Amino acid sequence: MRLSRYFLPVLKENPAEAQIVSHRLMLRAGMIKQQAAGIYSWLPLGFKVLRKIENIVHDEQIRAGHIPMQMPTLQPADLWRESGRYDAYGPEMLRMKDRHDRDMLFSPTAEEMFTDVFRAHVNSYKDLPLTIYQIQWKFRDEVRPRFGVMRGREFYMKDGYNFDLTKEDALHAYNRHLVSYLRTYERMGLQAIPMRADSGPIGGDDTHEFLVLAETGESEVFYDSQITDLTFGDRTINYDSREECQAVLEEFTSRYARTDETHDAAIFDQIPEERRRVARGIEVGQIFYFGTKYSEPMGATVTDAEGNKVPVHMGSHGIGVSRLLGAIIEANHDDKGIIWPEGVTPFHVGIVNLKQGDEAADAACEGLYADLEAAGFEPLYDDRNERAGGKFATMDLIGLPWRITVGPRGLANGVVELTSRRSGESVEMAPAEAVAKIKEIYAKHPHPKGA
RNA sequence: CGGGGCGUAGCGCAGCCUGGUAGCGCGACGGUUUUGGGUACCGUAGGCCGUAGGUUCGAAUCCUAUCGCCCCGACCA
Repeated sequence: MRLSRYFLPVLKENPAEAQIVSHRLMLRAGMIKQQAAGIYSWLPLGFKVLRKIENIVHDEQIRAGHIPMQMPTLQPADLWRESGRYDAYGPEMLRMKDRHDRDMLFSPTAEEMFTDVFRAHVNSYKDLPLTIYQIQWKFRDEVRPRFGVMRGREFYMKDGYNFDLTKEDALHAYNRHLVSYLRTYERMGLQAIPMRADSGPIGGDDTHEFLVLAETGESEVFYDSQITDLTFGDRTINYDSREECQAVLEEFTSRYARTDETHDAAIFDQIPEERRRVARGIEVGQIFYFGTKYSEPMGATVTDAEGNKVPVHMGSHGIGVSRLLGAIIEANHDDKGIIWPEGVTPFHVGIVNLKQGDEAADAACEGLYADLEAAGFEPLYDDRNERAGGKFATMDLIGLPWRITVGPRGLANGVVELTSRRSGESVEMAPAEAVAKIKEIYAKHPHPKGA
């Protein structure tokens, strides 16, 4: 993309409405525009990152054997009356009537609808196990939306549902999700710690929340510092193996890590004092096992091998996709702007032409641009007729992790500059070498395919 | 939902107390000058002062109502 032809309305000053850093930076970097409390338009740059994150989620879900599909955002109230949640949900659910005076609602979550699809089409234990999921907009009419996309009323969320014959199968699904979530967050450059959590209104016996440590987090968290030493890394795992998934669950839940909802001071105090941590975290996902809570009242049953109709065991699992943008920025920024992890960056590399109109500089930039695109990358070429300082400031603000700086002085010596946004270090090299270096860097951070 | 604050140009703000017909910075646009970390200067455009009603000769300013937004707390992907 050439910046002169892109739509990137960056702001020099901080909008008054934004208090926390991720919200400020998203507005300044021209990623979002607020339309109402907790409701945002996604401008091109924000939309691009949202898509990257969404596609990583898809990649990892599909890798784990889960099947993508999509439910409507507007749903009839009847299904919700059947589950008993139409009355239970309260004013957080946005309700409306259609022209025939039928009660409708904007889906705040989709247990009912997935269960309905399941019962309509699945009848035999032979069709199990089954995990289906969607990434779809949800609406919860929060009392107090805040922090930009971190607590919007409208938000983009992956929600998945597993249907299994037995509790053991459902718990394997639970573990499989835990593993896939660990992979998902790490690919985005985040460390998200699974913490024992409270089940809340969704209900269920087993649940973990995934939290990203950040000062601006809304939850207070308590953990053993050893937990943050764990990484999933690039290990391979067989998602069908109960033992392997169970082992990962045990490894990543072997140290104390809880939110304030489930915190137990007596257990916490048994941890050696130097390892006890009290911090704040951003909740970016949650997994539940809830047995037959929905399948029984809604008649989601299968016929088992003995010919009996039995309710299926279910679980649900969520990842806050739009919230993740905020969480990633909270965890990756400095005073100049965003620093995108390679896995989610909207463009792989920025090209800064220090002297637009200079024959050699223009030609070198065009060459780099073409070579990078040919290699399968998306470069962002700042070809505007702006001063160097302005171009640098824009690049720093929007946070591309790598920048190639091209100017007449360097070109006189046959070199351009490759700069890391994170470290600020610059290395001079020939243009072809810079392209090779970018290839090398992104070999470790494949960009997602999506569903 | 309780408590606090704010709505004036695209963005950030001043003016309001002590009514007299709206201003600054950034940005945008046009020039000149610059060009390796937001250059300097000149000029231009842009506002029914959130909305409605009231008081007044006169309202951004005072009064009433209403809508919207932000922050703190209680609740939540």
